[in-house]
Parts: sequence; structure tokens; C-alpha cells
Amino acid sequence: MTEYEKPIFTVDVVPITIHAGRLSVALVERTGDPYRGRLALPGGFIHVGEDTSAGAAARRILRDKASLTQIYVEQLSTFSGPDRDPRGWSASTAYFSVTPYDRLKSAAEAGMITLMVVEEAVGLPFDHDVIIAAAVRRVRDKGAYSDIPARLLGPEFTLPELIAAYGIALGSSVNPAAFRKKAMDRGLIQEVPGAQRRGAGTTKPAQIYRLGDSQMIYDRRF
Amino acid sequence: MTEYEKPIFTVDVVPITIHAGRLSVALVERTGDPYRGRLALPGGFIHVGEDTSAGAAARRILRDKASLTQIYVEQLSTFSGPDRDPRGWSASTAYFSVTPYDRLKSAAEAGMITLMVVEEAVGLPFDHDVIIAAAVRRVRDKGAYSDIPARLLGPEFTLPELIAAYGIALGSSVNPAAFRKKAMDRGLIQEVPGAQRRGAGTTKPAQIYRLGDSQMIYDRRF
DNA sequence: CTAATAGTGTCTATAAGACAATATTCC
DNA sequence: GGAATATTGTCTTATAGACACTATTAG
Repeated sequence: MTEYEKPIFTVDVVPITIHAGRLSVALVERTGDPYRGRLALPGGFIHVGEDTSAGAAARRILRDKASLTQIYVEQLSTFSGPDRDPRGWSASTAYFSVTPYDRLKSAAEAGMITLMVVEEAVGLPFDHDVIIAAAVRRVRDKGAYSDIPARLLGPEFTLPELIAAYGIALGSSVNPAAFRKKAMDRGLIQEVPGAQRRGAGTTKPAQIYRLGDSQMIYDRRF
Repeated sequence: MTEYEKPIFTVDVVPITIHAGRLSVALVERTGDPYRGRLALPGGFIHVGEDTSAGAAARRILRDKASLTQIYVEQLSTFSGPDRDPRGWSASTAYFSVTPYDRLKSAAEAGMITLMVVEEAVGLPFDHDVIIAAAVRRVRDKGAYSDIPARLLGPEFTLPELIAAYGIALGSSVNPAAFRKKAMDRGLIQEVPGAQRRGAGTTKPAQIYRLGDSQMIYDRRF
């Protein structure tokens, strides 16, 4: 068999969250060679002896660079070509993660990460602008029929909070009545029976929910 | 920067077609080292001086191994891990292509490729069983709201042919009246105004259509 | 005319959006 | 009671599935 020059293979992660009511990404300062010191997506090489898959590498990177564990991670796409990395022909398998801001707060306050609103995260090294745009598109496309936006919240939430999260993730307003009906019918959420209230004060308290078993995926067939 | 052992990076393609009324994949006999002589998905290494992206490599592989050019190719997912390739830690970005059988016929008759019904393509080298299953799932998931099944046909087709293709691709029967209405309303297909007939003989001839501008993607929002 | 398939129209069930109406809390 | 938000119910509209009916060809 002919031997070919091996391309560079890396993993990048787009850590998505809601910060101050806006869909945001967590960026890290590059410590390594190209673009050292610049803000970019957390990423890195495969640790051949340690990572059991590219997805596992993505989780390791999130853990090491943003102290994030136990969160939703999904493969996005693989970006490749001779010019995207100055070191040579490269392929990067990109993942995105979805977390409540709470989980990122201490890393942000420690300066490990910098949050940017997705629309303002431009001019980044490599093709990270393109990767972020693809992640946002995925969230918007899948958001309306999946539980991804719900993962922007903690494990318990009220319906108004959930509706707000869907609105922010989808970038469009959400019909509360239709949302409720659909979410309940499809089993996206379940009431937390005991405690029913929450919220800051002066108004009617809302029921607390958790994610249900269903992910609200449904299909359309002819 | 620490140097890490580079993983192997390859590209694999799942060439999907309809053969004898069944959803099928084209496999090739491996000429290279692991699993030499076995049937497997067409695939290979990046040619660093030649390929402008992994998708371009996928197209090159289709051209070289199955004489296929100018067809629909879509990135599926990247499969990776320490054990999927006996040569070591590897990642393979998988693509699938969708073509009418006509385009594969001469390669099949020349013995370059072997067609197998997707359900029967099991026990293949590497994790190609998993890759094929993922491709079939993608076609079935996206099929109901995209033009992918239409690409299993040539550029001109009748409505009954199109409905049959959707049925085979989706693995379920299709309501002709509903399909027609939806496909026309959404602009999936356009009448070919001049010639209106075709078909073998003894029955009413059908109108010929082409793909329209729309790809019939639509979204659901709350 | 008959057989066979192409194509159309109608009815029904379902789901989503709009929007009004009701409920519950704090003050 | 009043303000503010939560929650529910009703009406309308769009779409898909079921299914029957009409159309067009060869023989």
C-alpha cells in the first residue's frame, strides 16, 4: 500500500449556553502554537492512549478547558481542507454542547472561558466562525422538535422559563399555549408533583417540571 | 506544544441506489492491506496534494472506484476510536451518495462494484455495518421532507415512479394523493411541459416531471 | 367495452396558531 | 380589590390520510 502524508486531525467543541438572555458560546484563549493568545473554540488533538472516540475527546476537552462534565454533547460535522489550519491539511470533527450558564459560571469567573453572544463571535482563528454558524443552525433547526433547548436550563424549570429558552434558542417567539399542549402530549416534560412553586414573588407561582422520557422527536411521513 | 501520535484519518462513502426495487449499497473489493479481498465500502486516505476537502476526497473515491461523477453527496458522520481499524486509532468521515442505478450499471457489469440490499450488507470489515445503518437511517429520516429519494431517479420521472422511490427509500408506503398535493405545493417537482407521456404501453400515460427549485425542506416552529 | 393505471376531489382527523378567559399569588 | 403573571379553553386554519371517483390509453 502506498503511504500518504497524514492530515492533522483535531476535535473542536462549540459550548453553547444562554447568558444574559442571549444564545452564547464559550471561547478559550489559545495556549498553543498557531494563533497563540487568541480566543477560539476549545479544541485539541486526540490523545491516542486515552480517548475512546472523538466524542470522548470532546468531553475531555470540555472537562479540561471549561470544567464541564456530564452534559449534552452532539457531533456536528467534520470540517476539512488544506488551508483551514496553517500547519497543513487538516480535519476537525466539531461537536457542540448545550448547558445552563450555571455550569459555566465558575469557569467564566476564573477566566478560563470567555462568553460571547453567537452573533458577535466572528473573526476567530481557523474556520471557527463557520463552525459556530453551523452549530447555531443545528440548534435552530433541531430545536423546534427536540429537547436541545431544554438542556439550556437546569434539571428543574417552570414552563415560562422553558418557553423563554426555546424562544432564545430558536431565535423566534414561541406560542405558549401550543407549546404547552405539544410538550405535554409528546412527553417532553413531566410535572414534579411535590413542590409546585418558585419565582420571585409578586405573581402566581408556576409549576415545576423536569424533562420527560421523550425527546419530542417526531416524524412526518407521506 | 507536545506532539501527539497522529490518528489515521480516512474517508468512506456509502453509495446508495435502488436496485431491483430495493434500497441497496455499492460495495467494492478491498485491494489494500487490512481485509484485502473483502467487500467493503469504498474509501481511502486523503490525498493531501489533491483533495480540497474530505467531501472532495469522497467524490474522488466515487469517481475512481465506481465511475460515479456529478451526483448528490452528503456528509453523514465521523466514526472514530482505537479499535475500529486494526492499524490503530482512526477516524473516518463517512459520506453517502444517492444515484439512480443507471449510473452504476456499467461499473456493476464490469465487476468494479457489487450491489447489496442494505439489510443484507452485514458482517463487513471495520465498522462499515454501523456506517451503512447510519446512512439508511439518515435517508429514512430526511427522506420524508427532502428531495433525497427523488435523486434515486434520473432527471425526468413520472409521479408514480417518484412515489415508488419515496416508498422504497422510506421503507413505508406513500399516499399518492397526499404526496402529489404536497410535492406540487412545495415546489419539489415541476411539469416538463412538452412531452407528457411515457410508460410501457397498455395504460394511461403519465406526466413527466423534473425536480423543482425547492427541496421541500420545511420547518416546524412553535 | 374492458382492463389497467393515472390523476382528482371530498371528507375527516389532527395539530398548531391566535386569542380570549380564568386562576393564583402578593400587596 | 388590583396588578402581574400562569394556565386553560375555544376557534380557526392548514395539512395529511382515507377513499371514492374520473380520465386516458391499448386492445
